[in-house]
Amino acid sequence: MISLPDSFVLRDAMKAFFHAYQAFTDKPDEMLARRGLARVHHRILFFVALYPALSIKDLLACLDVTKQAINIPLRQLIEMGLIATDTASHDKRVKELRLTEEGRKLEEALHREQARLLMQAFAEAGQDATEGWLKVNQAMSLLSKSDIPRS
Amino acid sequence: MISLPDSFVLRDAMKAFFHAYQAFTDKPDEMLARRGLARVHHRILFFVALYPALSIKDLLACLDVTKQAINIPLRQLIEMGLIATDTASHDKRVKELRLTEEGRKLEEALHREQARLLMQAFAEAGQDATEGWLKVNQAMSLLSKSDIPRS
DNA sequence: TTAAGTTGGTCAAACAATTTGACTAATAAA
DNA sequence: TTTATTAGTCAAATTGTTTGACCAACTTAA
Repeated sequence: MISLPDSFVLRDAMKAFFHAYQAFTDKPDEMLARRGLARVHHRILFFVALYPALSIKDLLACLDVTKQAINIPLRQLIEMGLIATDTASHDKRVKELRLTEEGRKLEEALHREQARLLMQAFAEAGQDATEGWLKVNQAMSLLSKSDIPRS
Repeated sequence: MISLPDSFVLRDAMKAFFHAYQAFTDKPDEMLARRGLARVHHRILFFVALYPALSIKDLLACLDVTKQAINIPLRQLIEMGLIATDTASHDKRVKELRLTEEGRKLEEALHREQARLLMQAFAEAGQDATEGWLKVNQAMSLLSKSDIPRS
């Protein structure tokens, strides 16, 4: 049975989780807003960076949204030349999404900000805590429906 | 210097964080939707549960939103009899927000679902990992602007 | 080879959420 | 008594999301 530290009850843990996630998305949101983009655009860039040649269908599964919800944001990213699409050789119906050089640069800038924040928190919390954080998040993410990105 | 486990690069850690947070809000979102409510309502209920007698101003600081953004959701919660307001004795300008009995019940039901998910992930990850998770989230939340809930 | 299923895309209407800015009233503090 | 604070409202514009109905291209299975 897991017990929480006396000074840290569950509701406080939830509050910390909420604010940690808020801090995590804060800087990127601000950077995106300056370009007229939003968090959805970042999520698309993030998953395409993580999984080059990602299909539309798998992207929808990653984000757990409808195709209508990314229709416009994705089109904007393509029109802005941040994402390129080619037809998959194995199946002409599927589109493979990739970052362009420009897209890579933006995604990298956003990633750098988030990495900076994480590394700062990791440094404060220590090596063991960092590994524990990864472990719990991974366990929790496996309890969500929107896992399994590749088909 | 913090080093991540070989098999777990930073982008994978970010993905796990994203999906963990998604799993965390998933069940409550669904329960709220059945009542015609949304995540904002949950956030309000959560912070009022955590800090009884919370003022409107402090609630805005907790959530990092404008007063216009909670105007309608908060009014709905009050009209539905889930939140009660009284005038603060020390300053007649400020309103003290509290959960009603009905509000407590709903907040508790939402909290129970999230607690269940967390405890499940904690059990899988172990005691040390749980403490590490708490520690990193707390460190990260202190790096966000929207801290300091009480005035 | 046809029928059924899959992938990607679009359109439109309805609805919900958020932002900006202006403005009021009550109260407290300088 | 002027200024600042807290709470609240209104309105307009913008944005985001959902639902449902479609279509075209392509693949797979009967």
